[in-house]
Amino acid sequence: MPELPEVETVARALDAALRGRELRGAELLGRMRLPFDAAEATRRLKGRKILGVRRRAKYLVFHCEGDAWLLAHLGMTGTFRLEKGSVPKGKHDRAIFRLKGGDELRYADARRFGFVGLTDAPAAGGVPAELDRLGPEPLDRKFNARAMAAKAKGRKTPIKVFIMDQRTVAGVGNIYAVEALFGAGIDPRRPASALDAGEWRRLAAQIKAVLRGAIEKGGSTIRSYRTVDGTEGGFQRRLRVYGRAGEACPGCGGGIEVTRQGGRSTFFCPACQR
DNA sequence: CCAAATCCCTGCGTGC
DNA sequence: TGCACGCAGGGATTTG
Repeated sequence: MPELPEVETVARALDAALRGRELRGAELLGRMRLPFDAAEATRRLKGRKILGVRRRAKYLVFHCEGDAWLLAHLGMTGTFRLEKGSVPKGKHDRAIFRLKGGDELRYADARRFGFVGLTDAPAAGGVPAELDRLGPEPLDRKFNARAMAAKAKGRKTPIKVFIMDQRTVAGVGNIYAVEALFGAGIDPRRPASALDAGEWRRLAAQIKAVLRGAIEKGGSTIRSYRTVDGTEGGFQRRLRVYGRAGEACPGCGGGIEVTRQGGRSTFFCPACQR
């Protein structure tokens, strides 16, 4: 379940491995969430070098010569691998980008919640215009307690659902929303508009801290997430409540509970989170 | 505008 | 060992 830290880890690895590499063509092996015109991609990318790979929210943005841009989302189970063309293709490989020299960038995704494809050249921000509706990057200065509190005015939505809304803050998914709320001592079921200034400050600080910590450990591998070289993340061992229903709360020793919000599992400690 | 529900998809864990 | 079932959930879309 790639969220911001996992996508950031992948983006850094892809940037290091692909920067300066020349593209030869693209190939579609299987359907994805969005249609992908491999022939058109080949026309746009052939002979062009990859200038850089960046992350915005949970999206990967590939900047290529000729003002060509690729956008990818890992969905739930998407992975990128860089392999020799001679390595047999995987069962779930959906798209391949051939590189000069014989290597291939391969996108695999068992559950098909993700996609890769051409996108429009960006506006001023350096990311495609279609990502404009996303909220601020949580590790940017533009993201802070005051801005979040202002957006929450009049919102009855539970605070956990609110911070998972990509318009509130970009890149926070289920795992890190749960962890940040635990760190901040806030009950995930409370209406967003009910938080006071101190709670907003704690929550903003926890979102930043949890994401930074997870990036440092290469993200969390719960099930399928892998970075580009196939290795697992390390932050799953540091998760304090996510996936730990019935276990002892690391704060008070009480039982961690699980409920459902917006169709997703929420783990929390009813004693520590008020 | 807001809020909640629904859909997409398939590997995996569980229970019998 | 096999099978049915439910769960995992990001984001687009639909419904109210």
